[in-house]
Amino acid sequence: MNIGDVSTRSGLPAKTIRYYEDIGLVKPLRGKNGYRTFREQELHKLAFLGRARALGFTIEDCRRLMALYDDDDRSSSDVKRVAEEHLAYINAKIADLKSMSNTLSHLIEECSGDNRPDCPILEDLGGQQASN
Amino acid sequence: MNIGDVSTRSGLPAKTIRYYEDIGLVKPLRGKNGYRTFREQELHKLAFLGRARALGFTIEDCRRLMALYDDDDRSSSDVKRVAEEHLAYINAKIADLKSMSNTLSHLIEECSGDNRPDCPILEDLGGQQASN
DNA sequence: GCTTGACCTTCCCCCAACTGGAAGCTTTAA
DNA sequence: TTAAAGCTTCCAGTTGGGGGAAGGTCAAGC
Repeated sequence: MNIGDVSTRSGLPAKTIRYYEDIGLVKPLRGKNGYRTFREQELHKLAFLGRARALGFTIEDCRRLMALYDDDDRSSSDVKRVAEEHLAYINAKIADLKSMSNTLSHLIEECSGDNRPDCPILEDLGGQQASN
Repeated sequence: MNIGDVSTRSGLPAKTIRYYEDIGLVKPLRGKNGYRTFREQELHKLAFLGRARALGFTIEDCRRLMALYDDDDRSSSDVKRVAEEHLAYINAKIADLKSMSNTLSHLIEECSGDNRPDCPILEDLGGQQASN
């Protein structure tokens, strides 16, 4: 398989696949024309990577997870720990974003959105006390 | 005011303040020793930037918001639009993260987390059908 | 006056995880 | 034969700064 086929079948852009090779996540063979040659094995790894990335795992997490995947003597607790740490990170991020969303929603609600200059959004950003 | 004072008073790292000058968000004067000299005006702008960034606005959004802030003839509708677009972006991101969080939570729940290798998390990432 | 330490300057590289594009092969289809 | 499509490497850019080096400046203490 050339990179184009693997790209189609894995759903990952060719650029990304080359990048993953660069950083040592996959190691395709090379044909005598210099083209990368992928086996099912690499396709499978790339699909794994695609799914892990879609769950938001960092590249370094992916590296760890793949190492565990390849290790028949792994403990599921090691996998679980990686996942739990990532979940905590995601949940923290959700909390941050929700806080922003709440603040923004309130400000937007109060803004008349007409052609006058008065705007509680800018007042808030400008640090002025609300004039009530 | 030198950059250190402004940093303390605005809560922004000196590095960040220099960066904001680099990209044209603030334009402090210069003393004859080459030091940046900030007036209350710049401090105020930096505080504005800090608050806008804390709400997740991109630098380019901040640039637009500051321009509107400085424009006495603005329409609050312009401000509102920027804020609404940003809110939509944030809410989309929250939805993405929640989806990840849900998937991860389920997988983690099913993982025994012991010293055996069997792990539904890896099975899922590996793309295998769950053996139910 | 001198030294020391804090503060300031510019400059350049680094981060994540790619993406875009240029220049130049190879392969394939017409 | 030739044109298009596909592949290669390499370099630069993205966001929003952070780290740190090399060097100038300032204020305090002696």
